[in-house]
This record gives sequence, C-alpha cells and structure tokens, in this order.
Amino acid sequence: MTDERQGSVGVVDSVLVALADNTRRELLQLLAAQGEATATTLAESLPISRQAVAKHLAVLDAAGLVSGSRVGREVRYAVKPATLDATARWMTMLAADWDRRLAKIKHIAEAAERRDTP
Amino acid sequence: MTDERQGSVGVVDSVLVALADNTRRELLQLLAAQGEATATTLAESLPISRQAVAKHLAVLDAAGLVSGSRVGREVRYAVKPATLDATARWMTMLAADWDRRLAKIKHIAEAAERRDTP
DNA sequence: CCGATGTGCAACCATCGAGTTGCTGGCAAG
DNA sequence: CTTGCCAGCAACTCGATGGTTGCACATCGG
Repeated sequence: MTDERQGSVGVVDSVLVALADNTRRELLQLLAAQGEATATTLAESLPISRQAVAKHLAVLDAAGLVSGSRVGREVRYAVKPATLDATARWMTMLAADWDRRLAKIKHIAEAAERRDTP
Repeated sequence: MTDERQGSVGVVDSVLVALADNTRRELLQLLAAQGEATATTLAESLPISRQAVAKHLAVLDAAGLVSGSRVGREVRYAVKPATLDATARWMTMLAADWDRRLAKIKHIAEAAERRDTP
C-alpha cells in the first residue's frame, strides 16, 4: 500500500503540482467540456503549440487526472474524475484536522486565561 | 470583486500553487501541529534556512492559508482552515461537474450505438 | 504506392522559483 | 547603553519547467 501520510510525497503531490498550472486547468476544462479530444484538437483552442499540449497531457496523465487511448493514428484523451475527487477528499480531511487542532488550542488558551485571571 | 470563474486565475490559483510545494505542505503541517510558531522556530524543524521559511510563509500568507501577527519583536504564524476548506469545496464541485458531463456523454454514445445496431 | 495528417522524441532557450549568503534595522533583556 | 535575537530586504546561484522548433515514424485516404 502507498502509506500516504499527510504532508509527504505521493499521489497527492503529483495532482497538486498538475493543478498548479493554469494552462493545465484550462486543458482539463476543455476536456471535461468535450468529453474526448486529441492533443492537436486541444492545441487549436489554446495559444500554445501541439507539443506543449502533449507535455501537459503527459503531466496530467501521470497525475491520474486524464487518460489517453489510442484510436488508429490518434490518441483520445478524457478526464478522470476519481483522482480529483480523492484529492478533494484529502483536502477536506486536512482542513477538518486543522480546525480540530485550532479548536483544541483555543480551548487550552482559554483555560489558561481563566486560571491566570480568576 | 474578484470574479472568480471556474478555471481562470484567482484565489484558487494561489492556493494550488502554494500547496504544490512539498516544503510548504510540511510547513503547514508543523503549523497545524503547534498552533502558532515563528519563522525561526519552524526553520529549526526543517533542513532549510530561516529566510527560505520566511519566503514560504509569505506565499502561504498571500494564498490565505496562514496569517501572521506581530508580538513584540517576533511574528507568530497560524494556520487558516477556511481557505483550504473553500478550495476543497471548489475541487469537489469540479469533480462532480466532470462526472455529470461524463455521464451525459456516455448516455449519448449509448444512444448512438443503439441507433447504429438496432 | 504516395501524399497528408497526427504522434513521439530530442535539443534547445528563457523564465520562474527555491534556496543561499550578507547586511541593516528594531526590539528586549542585561 | 550595549549586547543579542529576530525579522526584513537585496543580490546571487542553479535546477526545474513551460515553451519552441525540427525531424522521424506510423497511419489513413486517394
């Protein structure tokens, strides 16, 4: 199993790195809108070359956010919601964890205050 | 106001960029664990210099993930769960959107298949 | 078979970002 | 007042990354 401890490396890292780029997010949006598309098609909707798009798709594929399947001489890419969803879950969990800790610390601080100024 | 459309720039961008770095995530973890800490303190728990930590904290602050408050000659930083939570929500919504579109497209494809092979 | 179209690979360039060192300025404790 | 932390620039190095061009390879259509 992949351990997957909070802030360490892993699947989450690659997803976040992939999502950190605006062009890649636009690419995902286009893919989600069209269902399936090739690198060349996508490049026509963006101000960058086909090769640049291909590289981005490789990154997204490595992160598990998209997957490509060869059909004849072209490669159709499609979005994979599961990975994004998993990352969203991880984030929600993390935020909840922070909240828990903050609440606990605040509680301790208040207790100390009550003790100092009775 | 900041518009804040789906895949375009904005708050989400800065948060994702901030989270894309592993050192920054470790920093957040440390902060969440300790409640409050200064740049120098945090630097002692990491293999990098105080200045590097300060830069990272600046990025996290700009993204709204932490906030620092001056106490005497030192600056105490603390985690801000709200922003992370908002981003997590955004992601969940996005994943759901992808799922919706995928389902619709699949439906269309099946309909076409039924029509082609009656 | 031959041309057109789409991918993949490699080299190359420019910029960005993480990290460093070095110095200055403020605040506090002696 | 002086000494010692702590924070805040500023300049610099260097590897990662987004982007480009050029070419070779496969596949479809005539």
